[in-house]
Amino acid sequence: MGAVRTTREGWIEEGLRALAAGGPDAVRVEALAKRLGVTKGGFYGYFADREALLGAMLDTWERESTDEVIERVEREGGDPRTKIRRAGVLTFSDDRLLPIDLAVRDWARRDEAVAERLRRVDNRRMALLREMIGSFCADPEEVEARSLLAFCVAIGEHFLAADHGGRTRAQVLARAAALLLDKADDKADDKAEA
Amino acid sequence: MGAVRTTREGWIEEGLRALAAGGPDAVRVEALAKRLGVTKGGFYGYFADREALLGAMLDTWERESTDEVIERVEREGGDPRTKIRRAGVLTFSDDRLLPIDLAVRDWARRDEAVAERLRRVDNRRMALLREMIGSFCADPEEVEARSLLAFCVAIGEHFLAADHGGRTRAQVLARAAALLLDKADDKADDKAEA
DNA sequence: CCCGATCTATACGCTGCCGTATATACTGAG
DNA sequence: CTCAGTATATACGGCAGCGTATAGATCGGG
Repeated sequence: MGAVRTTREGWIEEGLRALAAGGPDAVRVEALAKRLGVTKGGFYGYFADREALLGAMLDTWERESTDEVIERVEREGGDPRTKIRRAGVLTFSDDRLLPIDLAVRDWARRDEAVAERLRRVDNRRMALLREMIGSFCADPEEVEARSLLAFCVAIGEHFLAADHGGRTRAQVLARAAALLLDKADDKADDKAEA
Repeated sequence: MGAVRTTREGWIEEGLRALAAGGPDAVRVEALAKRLGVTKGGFYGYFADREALLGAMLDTWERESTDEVIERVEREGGDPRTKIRRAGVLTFSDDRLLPIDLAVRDWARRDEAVAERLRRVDNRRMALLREMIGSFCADPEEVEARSLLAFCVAIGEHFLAADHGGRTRAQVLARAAALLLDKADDKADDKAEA
């Protein structure tokens, strides 16, 4: 077996960088080759065509953003709120995964196969959120609503360009997180405390 | 002045359709011409180049999604919550504007000039949200947090693929809207009522 | 030291798209 | 009807990208 100059993983990695930077249309075989310092000669030994690379990229992304993240969160433990925040940090503050994630979301709006993969990923993340929020909020309807809100703000934040007066985005986000992750103070709780 | 077979607005309109369906990379002069039933012959009489069309498309989008929406909301009146919901409906349930909006948001992540336009649009929308939510919530920090949450869910909802058990997305969204738009029940209110 | 396997460089044909140039219809005014 | 103006069709050169073919480089094993 000969030495490896540009591995299959190398192409996938560079492809994911291109995807993060410019969307699926920016994943061009010849452009990736140039960035890798080779020509496209070897590409078709690893992949049948460009489409196959896109599929392999999605495989990598799907694995990294579910199994690996969830495993780490469960392994390191902590109280529910800490776990939520850690899962959020691992997924949505990772310089590597975040831009890929955002690109995949836009891509999924136009490609049903991508949407199917995204659904698998998002369902696992929602399950995590439900579990965490359910540990301090009794009403299942409200758990679902808060989970959706938390997920939407984690994603939507990056698609919003608005300013916040004197405040920073981080400050407003902290307050929003408090609204969603503090102990529920709805009517049921009020009655229970009365 | 001769008759008009394919107007400048026609090109812009078809361009916006392509943008909504496939992002900025899908806005191709020759493809638009084919969909319009003409060749690209006349295009360069209206626009200097493809870039000029993209700019004109953004002009149209910016005007339609700020002035026109805000004008209608203010003109038709109603109580604050009604106004928020109507602004949301006009912007985010419009089959025409919504997909363009989402495409522009992704585009803005990669193009600073687009991001600048989006910032103008989003700031006007956030101002509307602040005003509405501020009418029933006293704490300015919480107003900002709720406004951001409301905006994020309106956008992020469309970038999420998760399911919700037996519930529909609409049901969960209704509950989330209730959380954000019902009278604030924070500690200050509790003390006031005690 | 040579062989075969593997990865790579180069060259090719093809397609899609941009922007320009030029010729041809169509239109309304005189 | 004729003419000028305008919108369009057609043709062109150029570039970028895909996928293939072929030849050359590089490495481990015999």
